[in-house]
Amino acid sequence: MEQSVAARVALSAATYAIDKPYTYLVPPELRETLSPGMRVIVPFGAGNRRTEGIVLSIEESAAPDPKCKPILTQLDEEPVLDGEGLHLAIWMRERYFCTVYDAARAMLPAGLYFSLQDRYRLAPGIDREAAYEAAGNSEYARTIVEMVCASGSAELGQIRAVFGTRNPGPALKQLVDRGILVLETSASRGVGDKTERVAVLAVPPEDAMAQVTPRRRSAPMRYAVMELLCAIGEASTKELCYFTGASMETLKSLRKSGLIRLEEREAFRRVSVEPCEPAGPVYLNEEQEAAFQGLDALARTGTAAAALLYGVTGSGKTQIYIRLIQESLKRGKSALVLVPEIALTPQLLHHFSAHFGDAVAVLHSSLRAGERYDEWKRAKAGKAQVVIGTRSAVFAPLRNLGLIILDEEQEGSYKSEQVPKYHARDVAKYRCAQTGALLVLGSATPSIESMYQAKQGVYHLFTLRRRYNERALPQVQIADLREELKAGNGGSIGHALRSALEENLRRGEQSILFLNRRGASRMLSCGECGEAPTCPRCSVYLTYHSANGRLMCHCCGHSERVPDVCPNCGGTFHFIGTGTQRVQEELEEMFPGVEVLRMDTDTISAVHSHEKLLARFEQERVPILVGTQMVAKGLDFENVTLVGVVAADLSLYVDDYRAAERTFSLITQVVGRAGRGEKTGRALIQTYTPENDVITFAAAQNYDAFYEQEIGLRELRGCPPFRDLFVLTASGTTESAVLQTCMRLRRSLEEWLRQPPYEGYRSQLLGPAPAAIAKVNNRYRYRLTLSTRNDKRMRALVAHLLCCAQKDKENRGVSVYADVNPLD
DNA sequence: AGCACGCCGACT
DNA sequence: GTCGGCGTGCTC
Repeated sequence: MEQSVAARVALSAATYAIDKPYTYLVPPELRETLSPGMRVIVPFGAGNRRTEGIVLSIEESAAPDPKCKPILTQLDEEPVLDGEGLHLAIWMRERYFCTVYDAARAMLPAGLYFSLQDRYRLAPGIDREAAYEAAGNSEYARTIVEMVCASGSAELGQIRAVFGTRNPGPALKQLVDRGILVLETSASRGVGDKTERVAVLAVPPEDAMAQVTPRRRSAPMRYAVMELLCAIGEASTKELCYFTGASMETLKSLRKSGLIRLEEREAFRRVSVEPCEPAGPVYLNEEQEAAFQGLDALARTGTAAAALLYGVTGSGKTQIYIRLIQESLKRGKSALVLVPEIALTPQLLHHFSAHFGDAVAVLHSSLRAGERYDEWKRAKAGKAQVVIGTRSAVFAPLRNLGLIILDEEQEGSYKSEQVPKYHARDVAKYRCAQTGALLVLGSATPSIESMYQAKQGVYHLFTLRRRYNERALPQVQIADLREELKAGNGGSIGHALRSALEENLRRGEQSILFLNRRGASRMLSCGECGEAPTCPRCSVYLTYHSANGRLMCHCCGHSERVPDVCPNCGGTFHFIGTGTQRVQEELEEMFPGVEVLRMDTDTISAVHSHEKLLARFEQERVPILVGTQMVAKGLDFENVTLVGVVAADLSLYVDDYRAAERTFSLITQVVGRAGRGEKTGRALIQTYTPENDVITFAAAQNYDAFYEQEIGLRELRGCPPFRDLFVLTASGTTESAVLQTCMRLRRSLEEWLRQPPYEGYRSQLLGPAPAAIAKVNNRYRYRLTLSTRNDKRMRALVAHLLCCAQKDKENRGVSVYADVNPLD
């Protein structure tokens, strides 16, 4: 009796409700090569449609299930995820209500993604005649057979295109079942492995030199190549030719003589980090040294630990990171550094490459897919032991992980807004727990959650209170915008800010104005009736994009021409909005002839343009820079002595429990920016609510007071860290159906919450309420918010309800998903 | 989510 | 016969 081998596979075609390991037979020809963590193509469902999957485990099974289907193709030569990675994917499913495959996909670089093509051709032994005969009277079958015969094979996409709205599925299935056609599924990958030719010595160096030296005069190139190659062992053919002046012919003749071998090697497309001098040793002040010693002691234990490094702006957290990584590398362990937005931290990148050179791999979203893939491979191959990157870099395939650092851990960009909706901080914590690595959360304004954990003793707390170089904090002034309104000034620049700007202009010093508002862009409004163009598919106003001169929707990407006149009343449109553009215009009017630079998502499209913009600001000493969020980040300019917050309240009154935290953090960071050079700086905060504690605490850079107040509110409101918010969202094209689904969901949730074990949970259920943007892409969205303890049992309940809702035929046409502590 | 299957009515 | 439409049920 022959033993059969079966594999448990997570499938990409499985939805959340039916996601589980599916068992497939491993065909004999794959038994030697297939192992867990490799991707495969398998047939799925009654139609046996081809789908991608990832092998979770392989086992011998004595009695195979008769309905067990075989794996069709092995897609990877070696595992793309190791055991740790597979466990992480399974953990993510439980934690973030996504499928295992969704999680696995998020962990891999896009360069590794496959796309599948289904192609039909005539089965062996079937000719044209036989095929037509088999098609018989069926018009569908005839059409398909014609297509296949015309060019030998037909791609499913082509067939679908020809069929238009009609469905070729049943006819195709029948032709395949009757043995007329065969289906071949191929996988193609966007980014291939880039290879390069490498020349390797084929004989001992002495023998090689002995052969070429006698003919040194007549064949100088052969000699030169061998001389170089003997010195360095191996080199790419390109480099060899470049340095010796030899041609490929020379190398081929050397190969013919048996002196060298030419091999294809993978070439890594290195991300260009501007070359820099290797950095000298890092010097720490007492406070830094104490924090470093404490953290390193934790790292040395090799048991998982988490620490919060709370250091005011300019206290030198980066030097501590570098020392920790150095020590980690000495112990043979790798390190992972996460930053909120890599483009805004060029200095940090520089520091790292200066200290670690080629050991650093950089992973972030603005890399081209190929570059990202290469950096990923360098990490996986152990060629890079330090990875620095944004959110998704938390999955970097580093082995022997000793340290994960999350810089600016309070940043919202660590939370993914797409499926899987993971938080990099949680994933980092999990990876550290699994590998015994140390997690370091660094921040000048820690998230309330992290500080709470630190105060509870869950995280070790290290505090840096001294600014590096002992620079004084800027003078901070709060300006009341209500006074401006009373005085009839409806503009965004009050008189205090105006005179501060004037003074700076006079002194030839630079100023930065900060607008704490997301997507602050221009809108159109009709001068007659006030009508503003809205998106036809979403419930938002369209915004004007200067880059293409069109109105665009930020939700769905819809774009349209700017209408000549108001379609409603025939009036003329004009631009409105308190965006950066408006502020820029106001400033230009206020200070004629003074250049004002603007930096926001509208001006930044090309990959490196913010760097260029900032470089211009610094080098050409442009007097004023206006920008959003991004000007608040790690910028360090000598000549900037004034920082203005245009309207501090803008980010405060938002329906989100993090609004206060975010506002505090932004203002604190911005204020910390002023006067980082020799000159003392000042900061001016304009606000409509000067008495608001968040603003006064931020102005005073008083985190502790802010924390004490905010933690009380969080407890009162049942927000993190005391409870988590599970947000269940239903969406669909029929508003009433979406609302009905939400109500049913609410009723069944209430039912469960009345019974043990859930009746013991302190929880609160809100909704259904329309989502912040009620309609996106013609889909209405309603949501329920459950504030409760986030433990395994509660997640199991949410998962159960999601599955039921997705299977319930009453919810037809409505999709339901869950997110924990979503951003909006 | 797909997709088949089964059933009905319509078209020819 | 052949096809569209629609409800139902399953996916190794």
